[in-house]
Amino acid sequence: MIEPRIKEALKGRVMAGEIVPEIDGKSVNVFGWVHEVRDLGKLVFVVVRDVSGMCQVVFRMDELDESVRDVVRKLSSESVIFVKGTVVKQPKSRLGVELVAESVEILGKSVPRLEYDPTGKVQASMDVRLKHRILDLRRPEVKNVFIIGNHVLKALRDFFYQRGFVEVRTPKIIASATEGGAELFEIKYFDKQAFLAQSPQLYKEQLTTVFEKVFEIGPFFRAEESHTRRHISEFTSVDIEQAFSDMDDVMEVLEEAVAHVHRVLLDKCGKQLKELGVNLRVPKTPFPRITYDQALEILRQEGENIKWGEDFSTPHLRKLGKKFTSYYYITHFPTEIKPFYIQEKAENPALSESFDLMFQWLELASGGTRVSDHDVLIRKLVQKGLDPKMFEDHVKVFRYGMPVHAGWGLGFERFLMVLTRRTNIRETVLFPRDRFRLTP
RNA sequence: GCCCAGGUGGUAUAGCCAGGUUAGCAUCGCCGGCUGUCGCCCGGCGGACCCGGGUUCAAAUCCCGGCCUGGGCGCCA
Repeated sequence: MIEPRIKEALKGRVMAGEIVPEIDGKSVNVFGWVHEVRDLGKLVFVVVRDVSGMCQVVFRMDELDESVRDVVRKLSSESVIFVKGTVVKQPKSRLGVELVAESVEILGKSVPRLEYDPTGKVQASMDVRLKHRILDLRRPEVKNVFIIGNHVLKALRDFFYQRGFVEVRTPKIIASATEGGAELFEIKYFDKQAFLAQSPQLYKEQLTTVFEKVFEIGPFFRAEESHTRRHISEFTSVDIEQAFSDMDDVMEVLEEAVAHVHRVLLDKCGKQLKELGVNLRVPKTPFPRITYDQALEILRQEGENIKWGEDFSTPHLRKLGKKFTSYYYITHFPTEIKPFYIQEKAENPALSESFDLMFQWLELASGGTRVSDHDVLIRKLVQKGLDPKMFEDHVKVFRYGMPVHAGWGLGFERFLMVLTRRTNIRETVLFPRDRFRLTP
């Protein structure tokens, strides 16, 4: 429990970010972490940081008791302190205001010489930052990414609820690794073998026959050997699936969701965006759409030698990203390079009713109209070299009345990278898991 | 999985190519000084060559292997 004395003081707590010139003369209690100490001898400046921001505390050593002076001399970076003092308008201070301290207590001592300096005076490598992630996260710039991410999640949920989607949670532990595509993590499930889910794809399709419109925001796992700035082993997928819909319907949902998030961020996260140096603009909808064939043509004019039917390589996408500098769709990929559950175009089965949402060269989302006919699904499984028997739990749902449906999956962290202009996906995950990183 | 680059005090780096220096600088920690700092400043002190093998009179430096890290590709979100 908290000491009654401290509990009482917490009632009068004023957040660091609320220490402004307008409350000049007010007596306040501030609780937070020592961000920085500048000791001038008889004058000691301490920058205190809490979740709201930072404020400067000044200790006039001559005017304080010896007992208080002792505590001030012992302050170490990142210790948790409780400062009692008076707010004073102070033009000499950069913030225009400071807290003249009357007393200070150390509530949680930090060790001297931290493994990593949260003030950022000395650059740290990504590896060091992630090894001491909690200290790294205390940096305002780093923290802001997650404050923004938090608002993105809420904005997406609000958007989906408003449009009548039901939020679902599908299993993350699955029995078979047969969906194809990504490598899965194998786990021990009592005496059985199991896998960590790579996506909610099959479950969300099934659930459209119950809720019609579903969405899920959850963690998924890929055991890929990827070693790039845009891959992690555990990521968050924003997935939707809706009945009585085709790709055009869900592309509209996606671009409106993206635009909505921009509007919410401009409204709620102006401070964070500014501190990150991000100048966000709401993208115009509908987003530009180019077909696979058109993208191919553009790349060929650039001198790329790509055969029809090939997927675009990363260098190809980088080239394309120079022409399309914001969000855009690439649609109607060859059926051959899309999963079994994607619907073929009726008039040309070599093409599929599929799309990717791109931001410049980065693939953010992928979706399409799904196969809804039982026999077509079986045929496509076989064509992909998969055994329909392994999919019986899924396939049988297609015998119970399956409407035409469509959906997409959006990589949340990649989206957050775009929104916060981070160039490494690890910047957008609190505790990232990649090929070589399992801790902290 | 393949390819490239890199591991020097707690952190970030110089030195390495052309082998021999008390291994330099900054930050950090400790001590001292400073009443207006805000990347405070000034003085002092402390702390490092990833591991193993080889070449050599001599290896942080050259060679081989390992481990670790960053990035690119493939694949994907």
